[in-house]
Amino acid sequence: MELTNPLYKNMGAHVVDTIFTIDKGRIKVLLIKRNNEPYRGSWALVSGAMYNNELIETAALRELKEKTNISDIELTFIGVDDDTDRSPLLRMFAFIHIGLVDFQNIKFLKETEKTMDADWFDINDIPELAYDHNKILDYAIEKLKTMINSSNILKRIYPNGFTIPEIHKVYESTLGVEIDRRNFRKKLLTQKIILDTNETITFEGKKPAKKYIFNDELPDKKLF
Amino acid sequence: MELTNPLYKNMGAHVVDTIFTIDKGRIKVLLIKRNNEPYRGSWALVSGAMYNNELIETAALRELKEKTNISDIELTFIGVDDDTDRSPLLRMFAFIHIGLVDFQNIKFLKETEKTMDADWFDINDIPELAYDHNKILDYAIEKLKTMINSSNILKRIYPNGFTIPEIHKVYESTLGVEIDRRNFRKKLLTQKIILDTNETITFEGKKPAKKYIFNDELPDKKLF
DNA sequence: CCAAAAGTGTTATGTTTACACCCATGT
DNA sequence: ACATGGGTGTAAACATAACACTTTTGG
Repeated sequence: MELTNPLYKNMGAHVVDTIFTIDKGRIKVLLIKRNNEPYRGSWALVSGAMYNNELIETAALRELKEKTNISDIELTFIGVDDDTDRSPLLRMFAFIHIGLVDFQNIKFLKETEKTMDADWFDINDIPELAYDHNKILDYAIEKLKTMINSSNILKRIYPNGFTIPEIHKVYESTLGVEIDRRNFRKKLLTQKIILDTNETITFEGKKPAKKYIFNDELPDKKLF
Repeated sequence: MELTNPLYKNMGAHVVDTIFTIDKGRIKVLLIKRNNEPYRGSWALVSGAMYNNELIETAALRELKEKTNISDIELTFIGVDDDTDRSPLLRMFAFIHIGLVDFQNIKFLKETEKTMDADWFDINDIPELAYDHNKILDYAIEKLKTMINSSNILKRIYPNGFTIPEIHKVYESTLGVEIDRRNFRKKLLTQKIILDTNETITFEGKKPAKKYIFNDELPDKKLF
């Protein structure tokens, strides 16, 4: 038995990784500068062509390692871009992923075989990107916002704890609404979503703020 | 420019449609019986190979039309099956979809060019299916349950209204927990998630039950 | 001692839970 | 008249929303 219809063949796939971090309450994404054609010299999301004998997740992790040398992080598949004209060479799907990391605890290479630079960009200040990556990034940002609000994805980013004003700012900026400081604190504490540590750290004010950690025992639920 | 690495090519994709309905509070899925090799004579989900020049959603709707003659329904993409050995001919992704329809308002063909039968099956009584469709169906059932609880996907299935005991049964069976009848009713009514009509209909009891409809004005939210 | 952000408490309102009795119908 | 499921009310516990003052630090 064989495939005779050429319409059934001639497809390929990219994996695209949107790697985010949060710095002082602001969301940033990791971009790399390409040193190969096409789009040589353009900023782009971490991405590349998938092999036909590997799993999507494997490819997403492999490309991340090749383009940034980051490994051992969790990636979440968030959707497919199936525009038929993404690539002039072949029908290419894009399998899109989200990663969220603590920028202080992660090292990445500024240059690799395929990249000539890499850096964090505030999501409100994104340059023109290669391919359809601006569109993909917009999609991923929306997904990230939903995930922050309805699952404890933030756990991935604060292995060493956080202050309440810090995540308060994250929630307000991702949800685009004001949340009363006092009620925010009360909700997270009375529902035991976060747990007190005995440390303090200075966030934005002069007065040091208490450090908290997420309660790993609790299931994900929508917060606001 | 051309693709030289053969690992980047030789991929294809199936679309797989899991079409559900709810009959007297029980969830059922639409299966077709294949009349072509491979798996001739086996029950299977509605599915088929995607063309390399169409969108995923287009392919999902086209296959549904070809295999059942159903059209004009809403399909929701819920995920990708990327096992490398799904097909012996080619690396084939499966783009999985969910549809939810009112079985009383939908007509489908028992036989088409590629099918020799079609019927609703209770999800607790599923035969062995072609390909990896049992696994895909299990995945889709879990997604459906989540969607029933956290979005108003049920709207798609009750264009003519429903009774509270009827959807109460759906929620209890999809969530796998008991929900107090009185509190269930109160919640849906006070939050105006459902609206009274002036009709009544007999569900399971002897006493006719009031008919309600979903409130289209309200945004989706997690109910329980 | 002042500015800037962190921390705390109370009251009113809405939501959820637990629970028991009556009602309309078919047999 | 009775069995079966449908419909209703109330009180306690809990969660949310609105709101103002005190505390700790750096400059």
